[in-house]
This record gives sequence, C-alpha cells and structure tokens, in this order.
Amino acid sequence: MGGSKRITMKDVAREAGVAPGTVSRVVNGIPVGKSYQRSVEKAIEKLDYHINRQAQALRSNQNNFVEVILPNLYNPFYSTLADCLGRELTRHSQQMLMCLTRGDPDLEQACMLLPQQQPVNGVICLTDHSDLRIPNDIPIVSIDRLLGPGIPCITSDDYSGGYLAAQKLMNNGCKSLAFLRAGSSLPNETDKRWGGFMYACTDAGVSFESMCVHEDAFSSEFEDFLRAHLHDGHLDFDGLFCATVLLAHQIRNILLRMKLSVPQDVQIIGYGGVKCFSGQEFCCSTIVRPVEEMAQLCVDLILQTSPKLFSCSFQLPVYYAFGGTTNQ
Amino acid sequence: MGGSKRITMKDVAREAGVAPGTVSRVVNGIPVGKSYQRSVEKAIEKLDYHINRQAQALRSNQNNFVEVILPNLYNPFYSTLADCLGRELTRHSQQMLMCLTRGDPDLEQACMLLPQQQPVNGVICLTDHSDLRIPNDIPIVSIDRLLGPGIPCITSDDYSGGYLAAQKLMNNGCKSLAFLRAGSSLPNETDKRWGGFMYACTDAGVSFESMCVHEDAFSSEFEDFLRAHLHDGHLDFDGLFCATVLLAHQIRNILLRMKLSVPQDVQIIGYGGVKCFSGQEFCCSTIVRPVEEMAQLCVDLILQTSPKLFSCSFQLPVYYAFGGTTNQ
DNA sequence: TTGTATGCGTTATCAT
DNA sequence: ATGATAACGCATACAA
Repeated sequence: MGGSKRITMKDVAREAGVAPGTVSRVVNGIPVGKSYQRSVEKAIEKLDYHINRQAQALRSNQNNFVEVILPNLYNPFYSTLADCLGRELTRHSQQMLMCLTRGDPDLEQACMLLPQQQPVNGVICLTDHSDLRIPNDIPIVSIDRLLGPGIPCITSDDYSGGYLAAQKLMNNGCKSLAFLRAGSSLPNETDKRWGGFMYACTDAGVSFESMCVHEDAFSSEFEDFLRAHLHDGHLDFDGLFCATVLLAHQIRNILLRMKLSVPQDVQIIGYGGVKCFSGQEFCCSTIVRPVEEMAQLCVDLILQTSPKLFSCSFQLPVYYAFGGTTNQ
Repeated sequence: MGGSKRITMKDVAREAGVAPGTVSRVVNGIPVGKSYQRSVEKAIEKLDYHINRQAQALRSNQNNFVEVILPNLYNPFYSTLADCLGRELTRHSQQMLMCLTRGDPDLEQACMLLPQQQPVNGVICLTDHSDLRIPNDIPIVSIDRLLGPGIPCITSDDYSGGYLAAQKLMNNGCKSLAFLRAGSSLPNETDKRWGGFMYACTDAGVSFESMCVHEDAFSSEFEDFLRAHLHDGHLDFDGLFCATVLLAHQIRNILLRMKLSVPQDVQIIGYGGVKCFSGQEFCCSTIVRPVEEMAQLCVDLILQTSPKLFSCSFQLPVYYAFGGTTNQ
C-alpha cells in the first residue's frame, strides 16, 4: 500500500517537456519564458508536485529549522515562552524543533550538540546546567542563564523586579517580609530577584527572611517553615515574595490550609506574570516578565545575520500587576 | 568568521586512508576490519566529525521527525499534551516538529500539508476545523477530532466523563445542575461530555440546564447568565459542570465575585484534569483525562509499521479527582 | 533564456 | 572485507 513513489522535478520536467533546471527556476520564482512558465505550472498541478525540502536544504545549504531547548512544557512559564517563540518563528517562516530536557544534564548536552548533526539556523535555549559544551559556528541565544562569554542572554530585569515586589508589599502596609524560593543552588536569575528584594527591604529598614528549598519535596518543607513561624494563629510575616508564580500558588494553598486569609492576613507576590489557564486575569499579584518581547528578541537575534548586537545581553523591563493576593 | 566548512565522510576517509564507504560502515555500526575500525574512529575523533542527518535522510529516505500540530501552547491541556508527546518522542529517538495553528484554518491546512514538502514519519494533530485536506501515504493520528474515515482518533471516554461528573455532583447532594461550555459549534468531544451529563441527570430525575458561549467575550456572557439566575443571593444551581478546567477556573472567579462560596453554595467540576502550574494538586475537582496514556498511544501508533491497529480509534478511560471545588 | 552537467553528504550496489 | 561509483532530489555554474 502507498507504493506511489515521490514525484520529483525530473518527473515534472518530463511531463512539461523541459529541462529539470527550468522546473527549479519556476519553483524558485526565477523568471522564465512565458510558455515554459505555464507548461511547467500545469505539469506541477497535474502531477501534484511538491518540492523536497530535505534535498533542497542539502543542496542549497539552507534550512528553516530553529531548535528550541526547554526543560519541559508543563511549567507555565516554559509553555508560555514556547507559545510565543512558536508564533514568532512562524512569522519568520521557520519550523520549531522542540527539545525537552527534563533538566537532565545528559539530555541537555545532547540537545545542545544536536546542531552538529542536524543543521539548524540557530538554538534558543533555557538550560539548568551551565557547564555545557556549546557548538560552534551557529547562532545561540540563552534565556535567563549565562552560558558563557559571547553567548547573548535574554532575560528580564529581575533585580528591579525583586525591588519592585518589596516596595509594593511595603507600600501595601507590610511590616515583616519573607522571600521564598525553590530550585537549584546554581547562580541564576532568581538570585537577582532576591538581591533587589533584599536591597529594598534594607533600604527601608523593614525586617525580612529568606527560605530556599531544593526542587523536590517542595511544599512540605515550605509548610514546615511557615508553621514554625505561626504563633497563636498569627504568622510572623505579613508579606511574602515568591520566586515564581507556581510557588506563590502553592504557598497560597498552604496558607489557606493554615486558616490564614490572603490578602487580609498575608499578602503574596509571585514572580513571572504567567497566567494560569491562559485566562485574562493573573491568578496572583505578580511581577510580570515580558515573555512576548523576550521571545521576539530571541528570534530576531537568531535570524539576523548582522553580528552587531549579537554579542550583547539584554535585560527587558518588568512591571507589577495586581492579581488578588495583595491589597492592591 | 566561522569560515570552517563542514567535515564530511570524505575528509574522514582521507584522514584515515580508507574509502568513504568504510567510514559510513563504521558510523552505522556495520562490522569492519579491526584495524580499519580503529583508524576510522581515530580520524573521526581527530577531525571531530559528525554525520549530516540532512544528507543521511535524503539518501536513506528515512528521517526522525514527527510533526505535532496543536492550536497553541498556552492552554494547559495542549501544553501538557505537548509535554507528554515530547517525552514519548524522545524515548523513540524522534524529533518533535512543533506547529502551532492559533486555530487559524489556513495555518491548520498549511501545517497539515507540510509533510508534502518536509518528510516526516508522521503527524499527530489536534485541529479545530475538520474539513482539511489530508496528505496521503503518511501516518496520521488525530486527538479528539474525527478527521475522516481511516484516520485514527485518540480520545478519552468523554461520554462516561460527563456521566461521572453529573453522578458525582448528585451524590454530593446537588439538586439543580448546569453544564457550561465555550467554544466552536462544530461537533466534537465536548458534545459527548454534555451527552453523558444529560443522560445521568435525566436518569436520576434531576433538573439541569446548559449554556454555550462562543470562544470570545468569554466570561462576561457567563457572568450575565449566572447573574440572571441569582435571586436574593441564592443561585438557581448548586452544581456546575464545566467543559474544561480553564472554564471551571473562570467560573469559580465569577462566583466569588458574586459573593457565592465554593463548594459551600455551589459545587464545580471541571473537565480535563490538567494541573495548573504543574503542581501536585488539581486546582479544581475534575474529570481527569489520561493525557500521558493518550500521548503514548499516539506515538506508538505513528511509529509502528504494522497497520493492524491503525484503522481503529481509541477511547481511553477517565476518572474523577477531588480538587477542592466539591464536597468530596 | 534554456539545457547540461556537476556536486551537496550520504548510502548501497557493484566489483575486487 | 574493502574500494570505486552511482544515486537520492535539488540548485547552479557553465555552455549553448
């Protein structure tokens, strides 16, 4: 079944009574004699010919793939990012080669080295481990992680974001703050959020704590931490800044279980600004990262040939958005 | 910059003092003389040679791409699906060619016809429009949509899901139910959820209503509908079944704005079972679709050569899970 | 302007 | 078992 072999330019050429080269010209929009044009087009239609991009890519040494490396697609920040990248790549007639690493260093390395075998126009990546071998001679942009010198990193101004969060909480009347984060101990963007937060608190003379937990066994450790700070139904903190929206959401659930109400007893700000369920509303008050603009910049950098801007890194501005877990 | 041209088998062959064919054999694990083996391996290492999959695919007429067509990646059901598909494809050494259609019929058609130009091993798709031209001679599986005769459709047992939802609400004490949905009026899986729901209600003699709204201007219409059914702070319904978890989430917010408490005043069950924020917990009580198993089945069907099962469609079982918006 | 012929990097079919 | 060579489908330099 399905034995019909692929129609090639040769077939079209034979059908139209012209040379293969002429067919190629027609397909590629290169001017050709009026009558040739028509007979070739007719033959293409009759045979239902379609060009073979595999062969085209090999011969012309040009392809239309861009590799996107992400840890996963269930984290809403990653999936939002992937969605925006997909839209942007489509706008540029590029196919998105999606590689998920699950945070596995070996898989990350394999994905990063894929272009050595599979020609692509560039790599857009967000990896967890930073000691990766990087392929040469191919445009790479990294999101949120400093991969190495000469590799542009697109991120948001997370220091200001942390500062903004602390400021907002304090303006909302909070007197005792805490910063909560989960994740790798490798230096990354989250540190800056903490830095900006800490600076704002210190500057204003407001007391604060921080709590970091390893990826796994997530919420239980946070619950222990919070319960340890609960005295007579009253929490030591009245303002929490969570390193991600995901975490903010979990913390909120923990607080509800502890019979604390949000935002009356405790105000929460999450970081990231992704909307759960693609809804119109944010599901917690949040510092919003400009995901769309970040994706756009990534694609522009990868596809532009001019290496001018390619050596810089970029910090895009963030802003605060109300989402129900703060007074305003 | 970057002028170093690609290392090919020829280069390796020259370096090792053997014929290109021998290099190919070594690369492909075909037995070769001991000494040849070693010299070729040494040359490969020295030159840092990597095979060109583009050429390999052209020549051998085999590639390792699978196209995945989805409307977007911000809807958590789609992104969860994409995540599972990605994991499964990696397990089978396949690359995921991700195409997002935004529900645009033209883009959907273009994506569907991509394999005519870009050779792939198969297509896994979830499209919104059903009158699409389908490419021949290539494995296709559809998720949730009946694309046409002979094209296998992977879905979950949504009729039972609807039945289950109604039953659960009634068991929890609800006396007056409503089914809420948004989306296209094209016949699809959502109809079955409604069908099963209706059957269960009728069977038990419990009154019910249904409300369908077009994709856009979402929540406002639902809010109008619910407010029209609000009398003296009391809603006509005490149990709501929402066609998606996304919708359930929005409805919950509307109810909260109306000063109704969930699940005390109104119980809600959403459909789909995706977890917002990849958390361990469901964010509403829900009928869970076996996304992981669906993805696994899709990939297995696409990659298996035996056409035995390929003509069937599959309905995977669903189950209920508590998520806080019902009594239990 | 159009046809001819070569090569992209690989695999497979031949002889050797 | 290995080397030479053709072919996959296309693009292009060159000749006509």
